[in-house]
Amino acid sequence: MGKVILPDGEEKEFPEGATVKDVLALIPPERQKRVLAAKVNGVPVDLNAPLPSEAKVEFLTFADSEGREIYWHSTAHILAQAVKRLYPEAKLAIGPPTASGFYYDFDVPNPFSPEDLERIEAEMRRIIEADLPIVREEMAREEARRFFASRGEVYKVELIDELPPEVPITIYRQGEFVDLCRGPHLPSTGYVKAFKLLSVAGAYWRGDERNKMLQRIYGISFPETEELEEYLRRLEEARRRDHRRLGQELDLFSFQEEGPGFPFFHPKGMIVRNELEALWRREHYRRGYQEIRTPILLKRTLWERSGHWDHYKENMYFLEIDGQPYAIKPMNCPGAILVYQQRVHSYRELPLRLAEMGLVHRHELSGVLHGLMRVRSFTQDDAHIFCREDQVKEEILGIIDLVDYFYRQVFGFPYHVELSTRPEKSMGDDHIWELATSALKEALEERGFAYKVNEGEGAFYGPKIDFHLEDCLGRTWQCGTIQLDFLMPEKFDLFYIGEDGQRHRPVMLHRVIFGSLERFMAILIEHFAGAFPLWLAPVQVRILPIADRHHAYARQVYDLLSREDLRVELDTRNEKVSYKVREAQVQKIPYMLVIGDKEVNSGTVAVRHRSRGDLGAMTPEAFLEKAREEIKALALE
RNA sequence: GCUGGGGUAGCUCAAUCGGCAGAGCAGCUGACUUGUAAUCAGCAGGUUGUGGGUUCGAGUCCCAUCCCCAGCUCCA
Repeated sequence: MGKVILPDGEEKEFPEGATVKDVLALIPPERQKRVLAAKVNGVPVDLNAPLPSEAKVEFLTFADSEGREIYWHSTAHILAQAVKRLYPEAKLAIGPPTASGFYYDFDVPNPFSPEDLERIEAEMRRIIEADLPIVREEMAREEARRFFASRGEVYKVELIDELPPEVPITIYRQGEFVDLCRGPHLPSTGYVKAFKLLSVAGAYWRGDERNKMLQRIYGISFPETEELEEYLRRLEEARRRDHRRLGQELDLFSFQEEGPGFPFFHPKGMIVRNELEALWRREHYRRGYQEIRTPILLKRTLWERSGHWDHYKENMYFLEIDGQPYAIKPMNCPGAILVYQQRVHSYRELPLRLAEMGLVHRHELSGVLHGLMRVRSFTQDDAHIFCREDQVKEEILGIIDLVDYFYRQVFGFPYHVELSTRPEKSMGDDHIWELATSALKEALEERGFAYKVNEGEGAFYGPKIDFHLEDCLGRTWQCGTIQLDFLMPEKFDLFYIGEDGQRHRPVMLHRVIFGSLERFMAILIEHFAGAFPLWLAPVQVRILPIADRHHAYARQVYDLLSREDLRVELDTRNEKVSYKVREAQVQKIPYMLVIGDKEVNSGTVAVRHRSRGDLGAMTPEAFLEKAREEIKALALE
């Protein structure tokens, strides 16, 4: 006999040998169908798992992230089974679920082609149709070792050897297929309803480039066909919004063979960029920042002193000038430090907030470059705050506030926070790192943020808080960071004069809000699908006269609006209105002003908005007022 | 950097087995004077990424190299 607490809190007795399935039988049949696995006393298990003498049972469905992982994990096993059937010589590596789907890595003599994927999908369909039960077994370590060794599964043997001795070895069987796996899994292969293999790519065994390159197949699966279709629609939507494509179509920026990873900004891209910068400056001045600009090229000795030479040189560009070694800056901090050192500072001046739109260059591996998201030269909206130790927390809170202003208030992005701690390759002693890390934690906790900790992912000079924002497709992007640094002030022997007339060491905060202007623009382009809000739009208004006789009046309207600093274009081409409207729509221009006989006679303009459609006629002055308000409010639509 | 795929007109793409490099859009010229997502006609546009090689003949086959795409590793 054993006691079971059901999901609704009710308690029930079960006989010896009962399994989770027996508990499942108690809930309504239509809900039973959706249950994929369960959690017993908080641990995910198969539905076939036996119940312990005292068990709190919860059921997992596809709606739970743990349920989804199990679903995808089992689909990965089906993929592996299909591959083994079609390519018996394939060796299995690992096949886990991911945040959105699953993959399985195989060691095969020849890479998979798209046609291979279709064959594999067909075989997977057969496996699902057969509805093979998925069965868990424990195996003695030596037996498991021999078992996988006899099948030539060298990667599985390697995995077994590395499992800690106290962990029981479990395998999962479905039909002829056996995989080393901790589980849990779906009860049978028939649970998988809709799936698709998405892509194939190389991946190193254990992610280490010294190891053999394996073939990784990515896929996705869902309990309902409609969900799969919806997912594929979202992928299509993401392609449609790709900033690289929109950047070309809207003539915002380009990349040239002559400078891989170095973006060229076109006139329209510069307008977006300059508007962003203008808002950024306004808000920084309001919050007590001062702006500086430091050189791109500085002597190597500076970078040796700052520690970049030791910790960052693989990412830096070097050159020689007049026989002296120089480096192109990969970060702005040493420049800001030189500005700080230019004179003696009093405690009364602190906190000193020095902001810099700093153009940095970093040598990134050629394979990681990706439009404006990942480039080799970019502009950080940087700032370095020099303050006393007792001011640190308030400064951190101020930065968090500023981030919130831009992300949530201006753009309406949801965001979350992560804390990164000391990496292996770093400077300074543990005590300092401990101090800095706990200061960041305290500020986050005071602000009431839930945060995730990334062990060992901080900068080499200090721990950091990262801000990740989420776009309208649910993808997240790391943008802002706050880094707390006790080390650079030490290295450069920075000081201020305290109330006591003595020298004291300031603390330094490094922070960015947008992160890189380039990446932030890419995110905005994709988020708005190129249809920027009025205040950011490269062209805000296009005037569309219908026939030649309307040009003179159209010109007057154009002069009025452009005199008042609206970004306006006049389309006097000899084309039909529908043609001009279409082109303005394609260019995602917020407002179109159509001018024909009616408007000329009544002294009005017919206003069309790119998404709200025909807004009717109004005087040019009324339109101007309306546009101004929309711009001033930083309206999003 | 590594693995795989790709590079043809400004853009999107075609070119059969190695046999005359082609279309739509954009551009230019002309006609039409137009009412809310593409008017018609004509013209022009190319060292097929670059450099070698094989061949009577290369966009097509081979080698090298550059760039792009997907992924791995790394990061703002």
